[in-house]
Amino acid sequence: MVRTPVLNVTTIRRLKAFPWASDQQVERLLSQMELHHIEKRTVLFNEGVPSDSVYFLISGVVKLSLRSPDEERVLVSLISPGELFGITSLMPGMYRAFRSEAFSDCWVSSVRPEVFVTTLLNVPFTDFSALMEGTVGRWFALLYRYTHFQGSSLRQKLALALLELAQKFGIQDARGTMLILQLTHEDLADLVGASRQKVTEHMQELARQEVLLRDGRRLIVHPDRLREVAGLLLDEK
Amino acid sequence: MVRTPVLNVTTIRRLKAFPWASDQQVERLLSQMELHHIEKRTVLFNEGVPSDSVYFLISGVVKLSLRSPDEERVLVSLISPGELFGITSLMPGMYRAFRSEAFSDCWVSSVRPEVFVTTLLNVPFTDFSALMEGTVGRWFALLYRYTHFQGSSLRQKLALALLELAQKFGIQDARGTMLILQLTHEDLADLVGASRQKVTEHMQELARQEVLLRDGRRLIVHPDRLREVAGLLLDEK
DNA sequence: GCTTTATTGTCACTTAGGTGACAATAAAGG
DNA sequence: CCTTTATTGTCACCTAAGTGACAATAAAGC
Repeated sequence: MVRTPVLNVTTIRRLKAFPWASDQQVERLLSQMELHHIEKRTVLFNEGVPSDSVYFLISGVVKLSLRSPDEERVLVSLISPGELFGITSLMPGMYRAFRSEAFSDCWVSSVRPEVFVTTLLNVPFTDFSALMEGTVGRWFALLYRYTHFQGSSLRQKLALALLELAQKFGIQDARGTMLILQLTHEDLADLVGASRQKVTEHMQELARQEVLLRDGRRLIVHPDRLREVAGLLLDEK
Repeated sequence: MVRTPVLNVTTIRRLKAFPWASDQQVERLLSQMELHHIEKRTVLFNEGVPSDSVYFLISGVVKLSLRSPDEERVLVSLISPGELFGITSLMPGMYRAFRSEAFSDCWVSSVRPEVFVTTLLNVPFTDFSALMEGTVGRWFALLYRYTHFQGSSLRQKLALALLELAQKFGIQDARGTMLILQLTHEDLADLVGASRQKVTEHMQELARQEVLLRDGRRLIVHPDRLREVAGLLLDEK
């Protein structure tokens, strides 16, 4: 038999969560949170599903992970009691980036992001959410790239990096997406953490396979083929 | 001679920045922003300095980078016009995590984070800032680890990962910081993106050098020595 | 306490990518 | 246009880490 933990202001304070919030705010939040017990190895949510709740870990350890191109799992992070997670739900229209599962038996509580924000900050959720996207969204895109680098070959890392660049600096062109940026192989090497020479070799290989082509020192890429090379599912990003 | 760009609501809209904000809000924000022209290769801020401004890129490209253990520079990201950067300043007491420099000649505008938040969200900065820390702060810690993984040896990655675990799951012990977590070498391997066998080898090496020790299946680590192994400056983190 | 299963330890072998060195181009500056 | 400097291309060689295979322990289940 599992004993249900008491979830009150004292518990929250002990876990050092939301230290800035008043007792009243915390109480209001708690009254709208659901409590769940999850057994070791249970999946709370999978990557790719819509983000509709913020989670708060009361006890146990939660694991965030990701599927790498070669079907291995990348362990992104281990969450400790008192931490919030699943916060992609604080940004509009986001999908979960990682799978979360119980690393040990856990007590978790969940709340709708709107309730979370309006209770603790007294501001409309859509405003907050839009601001988050405009500011922290970039960090998130970076984290996405870096976590996907794990367990990828240089070829895949290059594809991933070029894909991000195409989103930021690409303009449509008859031949594909042109990067309005003068990048040397050295820059690309610094971006993916590889040597200049190997980047040269792989870029030629990618050009030979018509994943990209060079127009002087400008690059024209095919996002679809890059996605394929990067080993992403077609619906990702 | 450089022509000063016009920075008005139309410019902001064209750059698709702050789409949710009203014209009035944008105007109020613009009136408090400073405009700077920075030449290619000029450093805007260095990693480690206090974070006291939010930046907005109007034209050109800005590069975010990091010093890797072997003195190489890791290119973390390239910023395109319309993007905000330097947003560590939205969290309390943070230092710059990356160096930012002009990758090409740029026009940049800057604003104090308090002004930015209160103008666009109409909420006290300290409240917003505390909420950011409690939510997105974790993402930032992850990004920190992953960017530092670039150009690091397995040994250094392990040290970095253990350091993060010690912060989250460590309790003080006569012999060092004990991790209250049952981690297998396989888990660690998934965390740093390496093979189980090599993790075993390196963990033994680290134990031999008294950077850590094992008590059954519990780890006791020395954060100071880990920091040294990870190749971090003593004042970092 | 004993059996089963999970974890750790060790090693030989393979491989992706790093490194240095230099030639071939291409861009930039005068 | 011609010189200088930056970038790209190519190679042979080296090294860190991946891989498979198995023994040695340690933990868990009964």
